[in-house]
This record gives sequence, C-alpha cells and structure tokens, in this order.
Amino acid sequence: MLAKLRISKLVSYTLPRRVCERRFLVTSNAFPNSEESLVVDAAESPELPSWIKDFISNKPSSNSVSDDEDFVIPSLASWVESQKFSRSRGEVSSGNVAEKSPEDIDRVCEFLNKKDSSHEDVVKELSGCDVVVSESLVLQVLRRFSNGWNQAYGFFMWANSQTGYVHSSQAYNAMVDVLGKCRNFELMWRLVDEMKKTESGLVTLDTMSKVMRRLAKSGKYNEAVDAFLEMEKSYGVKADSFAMNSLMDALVKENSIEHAHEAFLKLFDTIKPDSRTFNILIHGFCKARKFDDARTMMELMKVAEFAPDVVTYTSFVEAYCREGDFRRVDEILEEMRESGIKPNVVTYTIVMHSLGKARQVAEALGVYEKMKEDECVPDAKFYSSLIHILSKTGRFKDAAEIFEDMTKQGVSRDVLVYNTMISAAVRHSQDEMALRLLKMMGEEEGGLCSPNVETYAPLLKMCCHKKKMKLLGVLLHHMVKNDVSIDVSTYILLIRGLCVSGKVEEACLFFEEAMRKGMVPRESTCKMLVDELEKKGMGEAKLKIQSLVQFSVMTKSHSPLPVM
DNA sequence: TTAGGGTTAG
Repeated sequence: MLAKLRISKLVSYTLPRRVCERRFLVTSNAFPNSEESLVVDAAESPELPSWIKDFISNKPSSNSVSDDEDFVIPSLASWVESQKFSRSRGEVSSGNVAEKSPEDIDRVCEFLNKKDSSHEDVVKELSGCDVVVSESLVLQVLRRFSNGWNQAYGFFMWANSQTGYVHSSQAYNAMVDVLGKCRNFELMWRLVDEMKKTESGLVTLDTMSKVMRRLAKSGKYNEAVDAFLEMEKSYGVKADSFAMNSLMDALVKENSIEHAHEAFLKLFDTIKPDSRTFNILIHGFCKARKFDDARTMMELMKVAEFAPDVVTYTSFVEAYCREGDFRRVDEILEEMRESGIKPNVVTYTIVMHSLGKARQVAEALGVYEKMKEDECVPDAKFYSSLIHILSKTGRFKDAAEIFEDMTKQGVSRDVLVYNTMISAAVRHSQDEMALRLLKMMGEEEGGLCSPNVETYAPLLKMCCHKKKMKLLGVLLHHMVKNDVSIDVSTYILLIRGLCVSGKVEEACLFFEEAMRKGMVPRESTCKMLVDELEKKGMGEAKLKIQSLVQFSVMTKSHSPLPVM
C-alpha cells in the first residue's frame, strides 16, 4: 500500500515553518482528494507509525455505518484481557509495600458488586472475602469506586478491621475525598474526626484541603471557610499563609471570589498574605470579569511590596481573551514588556487557544512563531491546544502530525494530549485510530498517561451514537481495568446517547445503576427515558423507572446529591 | 506549586 504513495517536497504548507522543514507531503492515487494527503517526516520516519498506515488505508469516505454493525479492534479486546491488573505500576508512591497478587482487586470487586445498597451490607458481605489488605489495594479500590461511596466506604471499614492492617493517612485522605465527591459530608466529617482520634493524629493540610475543595464544589462556601477557621483549634493543622492560599484557591476555582475576598479581609491581620494570595484573588476577580477589583488588588499587591509577575498579568490576558478583546490583550502584553516581564508558555497558550476559538487560525499559528522567536519552549499543554485548534478547524491531518512530532521535539505526551487527540479522531470519524490511541496510552512510558474519565467520554459517545454495543462493552470493561469510575456526567452521556439511538433497555440499566449509586436524576433525563419507553410501548419498564424516581424524590429530596 | 483543556447539543 505504501508503495503507491507519492512523496513530494512540501512547498507551501500552512504549518509553522520549523515543523515543516523536514516534512514531505504524501499523496496517493487512492486518495485523489487533497484532504486525504498526509504530511510525514520522511527523514526520521522511514517506517511510518502503524496507526498512520492504518489511517491511510482506512478509507475515511465510507463513514456511514449501518445500524448495529459492530467492530472491535481485535488487538484492543485482547489487550484489555492481557492488561488485567498490570497497572500496579506507579500506583504505590511510598514503595516498600508488598506487591499485591493480581487477583486481589478482582476478588474484592466481585464482593463489592454483589452489594451496593448500604455500606453496612457491604461490610457483612466482605466477611467472606479472604484477600490480604494492603495500602495499594485500598487506594486502588477507592479509585475504582470513587463514585460509589457505599462500596468504597464499606470496603474501607472492612479493611480497617483486618488484622495486620492499619489505614495510612493517604488511605484516609482518599476516603475523605470520595465521601466529599459523593457529597456525603456528614460521613466525611465523621471520618475526619476519626482520623483525629488515631494515635498519630492523621489530619493534615492535605486532608483539610480536600475537605475545603469538596465543600466549595458543592457551593458550601461558608462551610469551607469555617473548616479553615476551625482547622487549627480542632485538628491541629496550622493555619498559615500556605493553608490560606489553599482555601482561597478552592473558593476561586469553584466560582466564589466574593467568599475568597471576604475571607482575605477577615484574615488579613492575622495571616500574612504572600504573592500567591494576591495572584489567586486577582485571578478570581478576572474570572468574574471584575476588572476594576482585579486592578485594585494588583495595587494592593504592590503596596504589600510584592511585584506583579507573569502570573498576575497572565490572569488579565486570559480574561480579555475570554472577552474576545484582543486589542486589550495586546495592551496587557505591552504593559508586561514595559515592566520587564516576558510572557511564558502559559501566556502564549492562552492567546493561541483564544485566537483559534475565535476562528482566527492564521493569527493563532502566528503566536506559535512569535513564541519561538522569544525562545519560549512549548510544553504538552501547549501542544494539546494546538492539536485541538487544528482539529476544530478541519485540519485533522495537521493535528495528527503535531501529535506525532511532539516526542521528537522532546516533549512527552500526557493524558490531556491523548484525550485531545482521541476526541479529534472521533470527531473526524477515525474511530479505529481513536481506539489505537487509547491502546497506546497504556503502553506509554512514565505512567503519566493512564486514561481518565474524559478519555473515554468521546469514545462512549461514539458507541452510543453508532449503536456499537459490543464495543461499548469492551470500553466499559477497559475503564474498570484502569480503575476509572463512571461519574455523573458519563451516566448522563450514556443514558441520553442510548435513548437517542433507541437502545432504551441499555439506557434503563445505566439509569438504575446510577440511582443505586445515589445519583439523583434530573427532570429532563427522566422525561427523556420515560418518553422513549412510552414510545416503544414498554409500559412495565416505564412504571419501574417512574417508581424508582418517585422513591428517590421521597427519600433524598433534602440531600444535595450529584444530579444527573 | 498561585495563570493554560473539554464538556454540550438540540
């Protein structure tokens, strides 16, 4: 197949020059359409990467997939099998922990999947489990069940009762985080109190930061601030400026600059703010489009004898980018230069990304050039943005080329890069390539590339959309093997996607599973499912769903659970 | 470790 390719010197390709120097344009008689051409590095790739070969051989023109036609890359399916538990790599940071036997996690899962109604039942169920508990096993189970606190907490309780095992502070913190994520704050606080009572007094700033962040994420801003104010007295965690920044950051990230500012004013006399404190607040005001307040805070920063730095200015750059006000962006960049501060890779990424979003692709790529002039080195996040922009503007081949090129430029790919490339491939109907990329992630060195829930989202969506039920099953299995727990947004995606495709039985299964995990269905989600069941004349299933919802409304109406 | 992603579509 490759023999048929025609390779010609690249003349006027629109990519930045440096990338193009060693590149050639590859066209093929098989693909007379110029869209099907591909840029490759002929000097360094005598052998094209296999997925590019597949990409070329896979006719993208035949996109229409008939209903229920299914395919699974055989290698992916077998790879899922062979990957069973080979993920212990990089998961125990503290070393010295005995390598658990590969079957342990699987056996635990079997028990946990039997019961997910209450954590007491889970504890009872586990009495028949003869697995030897280790810290790494606990962390893995908590990761795998991070959206199902019943099972996670039941297992956590049971593990603590096992002889020869005591929970580490890391395990406690992970459990606190799961409870916070599932919004079971009552149990979360009980656990923090339990930590305090242990001999070594396990509550640290790490614990409290998780608590504050989860509270803020649920809109419980005042409770987050109170947690900070009580922290030193109740748990012996020092409330210094480092800890204060953690609180500020949680409040700002979860969209309440007001609470952050208020806390700042309240604490000003007792805790000395540092330059990060000011930057967090400036960022918060910028994010809320309160430019005057951001400026005032910058003045206050100077009064406190901290010079605004690249982070300070970048917050302004980002805010004006978001407004689409590139004239002001230039003004800020000019102001930076006058203050002797150079933009860095973060600043450039923001500008490039925003220009791309505003469909000013040429200008966006110009930023890449400018950046090189400034000898600013691109990093993985920068490449991820570049790949995203190119893909969004229809230049998928260029995006794929950048993806290929980055390791040669000495930048290793991270999860975000893979996630971006996978969703780009799905967007351009390169399903098989997307799956190969997922497979590649597991083989990437360094362990920084484990797929997360965002990795799977576009793939799952594609399965629902194209009614590929077999592949959907393989992917769900793949998620479990990689300790990725299905969260609320994934359930929504599955339920809606399956409903739209008329796979209503499957949609019901996910709906019921989500409800068992304590997620509360949104009115519109219920309606969609019920309407679809009605349409199909599935009266019994409809009644089941309706009574399930009714029951949940009756029992859980006062708790702020994750809404699906 | 204070600044950078995407999601989501009728």
